[in-house]
Amino acid sequence: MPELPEVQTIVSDLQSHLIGAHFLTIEASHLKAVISTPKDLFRLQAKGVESIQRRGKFIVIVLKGDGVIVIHLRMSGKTLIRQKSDPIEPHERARLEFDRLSLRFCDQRKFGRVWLSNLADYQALTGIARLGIEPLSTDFTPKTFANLLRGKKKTIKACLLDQALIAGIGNIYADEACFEARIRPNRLAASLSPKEYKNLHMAIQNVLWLSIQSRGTSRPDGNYRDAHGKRGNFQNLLKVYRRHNQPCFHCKTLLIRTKVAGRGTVHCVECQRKN
DNA sequence: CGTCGCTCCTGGATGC
DNA sequence: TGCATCCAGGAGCGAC
Repeated sequence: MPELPEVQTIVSDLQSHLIGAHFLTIEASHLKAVISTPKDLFRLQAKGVESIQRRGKFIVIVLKGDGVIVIHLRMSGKTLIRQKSDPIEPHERARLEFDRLSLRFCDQRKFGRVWLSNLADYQALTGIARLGIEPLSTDFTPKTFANLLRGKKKTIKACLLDQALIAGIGNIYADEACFEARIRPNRLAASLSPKEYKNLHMAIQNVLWLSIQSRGTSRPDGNYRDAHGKRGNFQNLLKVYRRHNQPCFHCKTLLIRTKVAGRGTVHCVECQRKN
C-alpha cells in the first residue's frame, strides 16, 4: 500500500507532468471517491497547477488562485497519467481532466479519496491538519523523536503507525524500521532506552530514503504503481515485511508473524530482543 | 484526553 | 470441484 516513499514517487511523477497544466473538470464514477461542494468545484475550474507536494501520505495539488486538490490513496489507490482519449482503467473511480492530459484515480477497495477545496479549508477538511512531524524533515531529530514517544502508553509499532505523531509511515516501513533498529515491534514506546530511540530514528530515515531511491515497494500481489503504472523496486530489499517463515538475512532464524496494533507484523526473535 | 475496537471495501486465500 | 467464509489494512469514529 502506498506509504511515504510511494506517495513521494508519485508526487515527483506528477510534478514533471502536471505543473503548468490547467485543471478543467472532475468526473466521479464512484460518488464517494470525491468530496467537494459545487462552490469549491466551480472555483477550481480552469486554474493552472502551481505546485504539487506530499504531506504524510497525502498528495496536495495547489492551483493558481485559491484551489487545492488533495488525494489520499489509502490501501489500493493509484493515480495514473493518461491521454484524454485513453480507455477507462480497471477500478477507475474518478477522472481529473486537465487541458493536456487526464489523471485517472483508480482504487480497487474504494477507501481512497479526492478532495476539492481551497487554501483556507483543505487542511481541516482532509485531516492534514492533524498530521504529526515529517520524518524526513530537518525538524525530525533523535531528540524530537524521543520526546514524542517518551510518555506514550502503547507499543512502538502503534506509535510509528500513528499519523498524528509521525506522518507517512505505514505497515511496511514500521516493520522494516524496527528490524533495522533491532527493536521488537510490541515493545512499549516508553520502555525504549535513549540509544534505542536514536537507533530507531536513524533506521526510519534510512529505510524511507532507500525506498524512495528504489521508487517504493510493489508487492507481487500488491497494488502500488507509480503515476505511469510502473512498479517500484524496494520489494527486493525488504528484510522482514511479508517474509514470515523465511530466514532472517542476519542470523538465519525463521522470521515470525504476529499481530501488533491490529496489524500483521513480522520480526526476528533473535535479532529483535525483548529488551 | 488517550486508547481500543469496529467499520468501510474487494478479491485472493482458505475451509468444508 | 464449488460454494461460503475469512482476511488484510489506513484512518475516522464512537465507546469506555
